[in-house]
Amino acid sequence: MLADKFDSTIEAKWQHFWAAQETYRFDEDDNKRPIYSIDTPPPFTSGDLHMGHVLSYAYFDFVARYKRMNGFNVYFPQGWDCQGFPTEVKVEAKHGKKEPEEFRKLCVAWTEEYIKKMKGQMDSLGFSPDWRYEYRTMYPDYHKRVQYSLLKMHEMGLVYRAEHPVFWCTHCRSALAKTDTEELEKQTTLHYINFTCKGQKLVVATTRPEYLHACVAVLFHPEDARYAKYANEEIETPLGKRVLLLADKDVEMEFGSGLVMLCTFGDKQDVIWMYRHKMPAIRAMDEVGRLVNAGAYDGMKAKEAAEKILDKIKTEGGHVKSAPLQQVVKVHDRCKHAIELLMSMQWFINVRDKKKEILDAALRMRWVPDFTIQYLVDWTTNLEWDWVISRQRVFGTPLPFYICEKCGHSEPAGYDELPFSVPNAKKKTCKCGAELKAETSTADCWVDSSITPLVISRWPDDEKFMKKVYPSSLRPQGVEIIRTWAFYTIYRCLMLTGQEPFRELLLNGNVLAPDGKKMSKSLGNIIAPDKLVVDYSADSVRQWAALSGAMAKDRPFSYQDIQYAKSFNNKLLNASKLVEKSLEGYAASDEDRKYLRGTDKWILSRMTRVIEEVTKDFENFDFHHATKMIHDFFWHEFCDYYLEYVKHRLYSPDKYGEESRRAAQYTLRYVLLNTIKLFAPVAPHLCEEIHSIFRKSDNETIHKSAWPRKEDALLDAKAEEMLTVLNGAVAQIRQHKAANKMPLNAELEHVTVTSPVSLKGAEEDIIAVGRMKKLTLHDGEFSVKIS
RNA sequence: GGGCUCGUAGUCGAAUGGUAAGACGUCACCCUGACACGGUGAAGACUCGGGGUUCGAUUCCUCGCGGGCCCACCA
Repeated sequence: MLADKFDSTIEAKWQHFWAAQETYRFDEDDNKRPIYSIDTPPPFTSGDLHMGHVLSYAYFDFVARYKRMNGFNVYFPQGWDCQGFPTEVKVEAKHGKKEPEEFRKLCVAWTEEYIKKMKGQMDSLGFSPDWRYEYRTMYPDYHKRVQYSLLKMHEMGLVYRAEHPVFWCTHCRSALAKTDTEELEKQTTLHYINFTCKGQKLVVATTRPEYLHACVAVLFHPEDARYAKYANEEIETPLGKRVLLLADKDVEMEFGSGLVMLCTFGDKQDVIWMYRHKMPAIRAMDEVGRLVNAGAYDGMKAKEAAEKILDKIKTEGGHVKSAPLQQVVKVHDRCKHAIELLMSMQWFINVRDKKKEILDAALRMRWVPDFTIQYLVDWTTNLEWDWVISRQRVFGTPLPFYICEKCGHSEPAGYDELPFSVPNAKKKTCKCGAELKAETSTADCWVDSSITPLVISRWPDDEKFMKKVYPSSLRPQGVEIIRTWAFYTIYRCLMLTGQEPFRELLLNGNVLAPDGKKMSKSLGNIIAPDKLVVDYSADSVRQWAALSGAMAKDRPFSYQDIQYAKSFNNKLLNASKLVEKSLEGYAASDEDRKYLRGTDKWILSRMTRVIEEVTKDFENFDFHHATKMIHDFFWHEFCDYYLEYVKHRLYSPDKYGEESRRAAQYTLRYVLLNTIKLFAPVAPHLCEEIHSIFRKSDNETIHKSAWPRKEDALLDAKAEEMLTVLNGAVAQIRQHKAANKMPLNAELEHVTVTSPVSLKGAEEDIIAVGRMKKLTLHDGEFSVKIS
């Protein structure tokens, strides 16, 4: 017996059933079925799944379930991206500052708690990974593989250590990743200051006079007639330093005076120029924001130095004017202090020399939708710097290197030292005689996550397994991380194996709040998946995801869609109850096909077309269309019309014949069974519940059943044509009753239907559904007369 | 500034080189033996604006206006 109502408690029942049956088990020893492997994104362990996760995880769960039903041995592992600054911040807030090793342990314990929570959410949504293959980026085994990959790339000459500017917060005294920064509009002052070139006064505009001591050149636009004649001449700063005046296309002629001083660390543009013009990097500021290499101004804070320097210039008559300026300034997202670029020793991975290989590999993959590859092409083409992979953090993968603080020498750890960590590092001596110390910086989290296709393939130590599941069949992910996750993964895996890491990429967009804005705590417009599961059921949430529109585009969350899904679930369950009751004592047999009537042939023909279309949709990852198709077919064709056509045959076999009833039973069974199979990837719980009325044993599951095959023999254009007219006639009768405020079951006196196609044999259906005493049929242009 | 994307009824959104689904909302009627989380019906769109290609465009091209995302960014 089917459940009375469908909700999350029924879903929990089936979730336990699947876990007990190991329904999603990947069979490593199966050599017959083709393997379909999915390189799922490991979510960052923030403690909560957000709607973006739900959307994307639903998408690849649809794929996994669809592929399973299509005979694939689906490899669907799930991991966790554990390490990172946000966790450090939370753990420090709770426990305070600690020694690195103790702090790490606290971070791990904290993260385990969060994983538990998130895993519970995933299960409650009916996601179907094989949890036996779960991984965590914070575990020694994962570290080992990351470190191995770094040592390999170091051997290949792709990993190196060098001095480089990094984003730095002088307030928090920490290097920052770009993602830790945000932009703030600020009012600043633009100072116009005289420089001297060939005896002429040339005006340079700057907001950072305190960086004058780090000025290494002055730039102008190559087409700027005002300065072209001074090209490559020496120019003197107000501090008496002589530098070159150079042309550069990135200078705005209209801004300020058209001259810009190049300091090695004003902002990122300065760094780009510094490299482009091969200028020496001058350290201008220390970690706490005090000037260095600034002569008389050494040790001063930026603001103080700026005032002093301006005073000096003013008294010497070099100050032309100062003007207010609205400027976008990069700040640390946590403390809102302006970010500086500081020079420091960091580890890098060379990406600039491998652009072509990366692009070629990307072009060999199928990107869905196809325009998304452009994000990768643009990003790769415009890359200017190598990838800074070291972070001055604690909760991260230790970089497997030794460094000498005295002479700057560095060397890799041995492969036998993996997993490498600072407390387990060996005592080593540098060739200069000083002590070689373990690198204390950790790896950027993208270094961890950029080898997921390898880690899930047990690279590098299980070649047999690797051969089976690598490259991944599918990499599903968000568009917003193409530049990072997709890019780094393609690059690293390509370098490490010579093979691209996946065959297809499926890109999804973001979920916005119902008001179309980004969901954020400060706006208070966040929607919690847990509540939706309780209020609407997981299968409704999943249908919302499927309906959530075109791939790779952002869409606001829609209560309409999820409410519709809930109503549809109700409809599906209730219609199934009717079918269940109608099939009592019925033994299905294809023999009954010989008794099919026009209405049966029609719905079977329609079913066949739906099977074909929905299958095509799943192949193209068009879950929106597939779901809509199923909704419309089942609700508006099967329920609204077909069920009404057969009720009389089901209820009164004595009057309409046993064979007619059997044909109806056959058709009901066929359509419902195939519909729930088509719908099972999207609504796994409800379809499993309904499937229980068909199954032969208690451990049978719909998710291991075969995907419906369309039977061309059931296509029947004539039946479809006739039913178009028949449905039209019924609609007219219904309209007549509505217009005359009659109940639908009111009996009419006499109905005359004129039709261009013969309705012979359908009289009984019209009479039963339309309720009338007398029916007359005519040939001719379509019309319905009621008296 | 660059790239990508979108602009269809009050709202959300399909589809199509031949004048446009459906859902929510609104209104009217109906508790008809699966379902009131239901049924039937009604009202509601010159498919952002201009130009072009075409016999014909909402659909293709182009310009503009207006959103969104990503990137770069003024020293």
